Amino acid sequence: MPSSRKADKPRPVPRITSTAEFARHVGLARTTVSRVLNQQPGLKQKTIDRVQRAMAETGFTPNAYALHLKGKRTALVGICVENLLTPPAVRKLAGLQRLLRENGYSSLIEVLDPRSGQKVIRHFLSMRVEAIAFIGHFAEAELERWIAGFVNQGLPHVVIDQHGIKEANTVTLDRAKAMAELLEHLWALGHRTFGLLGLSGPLRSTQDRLRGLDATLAQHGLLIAACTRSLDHLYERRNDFEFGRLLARSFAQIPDRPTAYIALNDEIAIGAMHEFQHRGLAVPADLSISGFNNQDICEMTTPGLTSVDQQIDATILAATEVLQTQIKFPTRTKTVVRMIPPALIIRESTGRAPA
Amino acid sequence: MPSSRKADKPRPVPRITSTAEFARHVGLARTTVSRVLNQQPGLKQKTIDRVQRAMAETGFTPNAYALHLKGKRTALVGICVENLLTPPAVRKLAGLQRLLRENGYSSLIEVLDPRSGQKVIRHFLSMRVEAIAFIGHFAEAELERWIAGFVNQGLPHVVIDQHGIKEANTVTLDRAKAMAELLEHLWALGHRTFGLLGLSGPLRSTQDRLRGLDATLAQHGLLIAACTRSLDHLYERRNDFEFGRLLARSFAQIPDRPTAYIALNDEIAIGAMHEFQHRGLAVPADLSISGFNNQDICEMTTPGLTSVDQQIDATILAATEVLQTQIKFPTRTKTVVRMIPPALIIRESTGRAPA
DNA sequence: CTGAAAGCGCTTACAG
DNA sequence: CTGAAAGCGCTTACAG
Repeated sequence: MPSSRKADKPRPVPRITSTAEFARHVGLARTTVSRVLNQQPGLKQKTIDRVQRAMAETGFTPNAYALHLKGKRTALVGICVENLLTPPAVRKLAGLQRLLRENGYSSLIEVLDPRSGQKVIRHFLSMRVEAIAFIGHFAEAELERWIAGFVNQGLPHVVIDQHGIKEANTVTLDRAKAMAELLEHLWALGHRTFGLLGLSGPLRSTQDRLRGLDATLAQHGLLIAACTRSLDHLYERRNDFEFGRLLARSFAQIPDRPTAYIALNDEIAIGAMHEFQHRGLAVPADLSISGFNNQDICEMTTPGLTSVDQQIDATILAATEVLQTQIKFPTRTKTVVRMIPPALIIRESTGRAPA
Repeated sequence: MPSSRKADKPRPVPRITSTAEFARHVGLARTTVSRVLNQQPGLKQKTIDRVQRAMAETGFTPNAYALHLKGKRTALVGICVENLLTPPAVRKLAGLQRLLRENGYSSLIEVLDPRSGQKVIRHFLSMRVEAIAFIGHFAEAELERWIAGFVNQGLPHVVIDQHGIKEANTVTLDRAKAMAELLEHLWALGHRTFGLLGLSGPLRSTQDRLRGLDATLAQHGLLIAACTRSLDHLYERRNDFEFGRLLARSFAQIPDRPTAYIALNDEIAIGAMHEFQHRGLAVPADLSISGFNNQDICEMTTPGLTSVDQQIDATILAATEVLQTQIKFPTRTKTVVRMIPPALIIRESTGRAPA
């Protein structure tokens, strides 16, 4: 019943769900409709217009499930992200999705909490994603099991951020190098004792950073155990502003206080800086502080916070390349690990060590 | 060839892609496998175990496309998000996805840039999503066109945050009320002149807030044009810290400076606060400042920033309810608009007006 | 438990 | 351009 439609009299339009119905509606053969949809040659412009107008009118969209059953590729990539509360992870997610779309892929994004992991992976597999990416930190044993499965099945994958997963194609910030650069910077400013804020715990990324510190200090003939100090064990572990405050309060009270502080992230660094300042200590005149992640807030503090930039653009570009190489050369099985060099962003929170 | 597998000799396992192959591999009938997969009664435990072990071994997952072709519901919800750079939007996204998963839905998440909009919607439709949610602000005309299509087709939808879209089921913060509460708070502190920071522009959300200010001022017998002041026009429009700084610099220089400042968001408020302080003005002794969104950073400044909390949990809960009602009662066509009451979080950045 | 058959919504030759 | 047919990977009766 092709009658003119009125905008605000909501007449429930019968929903068209198949090319068969749609072809009947337009008055064409199913084959012809299919040819228009797939932009095949040998069709009159008039026919093409007729079909496209009808599609716009009815809102008909071909069923993706039937399409893919017929062998059309899904052009889907599954992205598992640990959580959406840490800004750097979200920026990686956003960038990766944009880059994938520019390459013709849609993304299936799932936040992976510990209970839902297996379910999400099964969903991705049943949707026949062409690749899977992980952003963040996941339970190591479980992740290794999944990766082994992907390798077995020849399913392209990439692990972003979590270094050290067996067989996994990995893109990760060179955290050891980041710490080396930061330490050289502080060293050149005359600092010889270092407070560590939140830099503890079992995460591989933290251990990588401590290893970087250790190696660099060793080059200067110092023992990490001797010249660094951590008070993390005194408080319930958190990664936020408040945790930084607590640590700074304790550091402010001990006699041989370190002159430079290296924090797990920007939040802890800023919390510590506020607390130190609140107690009358000047930054950087009395002590230096550095963060990690180079978030926007680093520019919003007084003084601005020296921090390590994760080079997120380079990271997701590398991740996309790693995926595409696997898609292009499905038989190449060598595991790829790409380290992204960090960038130390020096601001005013780090300065000469007090005399 | 069911031989024992060695962990690290990567023998390329032939990938099983259909129940037919899989049934052959296990040595059972296709029908039997299908029954195990669908947990139908009347199967020996031994058979069930055999199938499940083989699934774990081979990594076989039934093809979702064939499943849904057979009429199984997709249990998919499409989520369009404006961008992933504003923390409140990300928190809504994360919360909504979690809530949907708890209700048995998977999410298709897409960041909608202006060029890709139509493509994303088509993708959602072709994937036969059971509902579509929008988070953020989109081009009004385009969004209204999409919504009209959904209404026409009886596809459940919800628009989160963007108020005023015709026919759209909407969940949105009561921004007028937020401004009313904030103004009453400042009024009680003795403020009678107000600087607006970034509160301008065509966005409906901004206009809603200005309307709220207008109405409340009118109740006190004041004219909004007379007692508020905006300098937004002097600078290129941004929504960040730096923009706040610029505005504060100008406000600091004018003679009859307002005593209270109402910012578009927390970032602008904090930027302004820093600049005022940098110029020797004390907050809140010399002037009061308030933000919007109540982000974590509001606690990280000195003094802490008074801000409006968007009540994100309540928002996404309402959004989920709105979707579920539509799914449950597909014939009910009345448009639903739910306003979420905000919560004013008072901190130290607002205080008595100077005498 | 098995096996053969129909059908979901598509595409793709093939004969007209 | 049309129309009939095969087949993608499933589920679901149905007869054994």
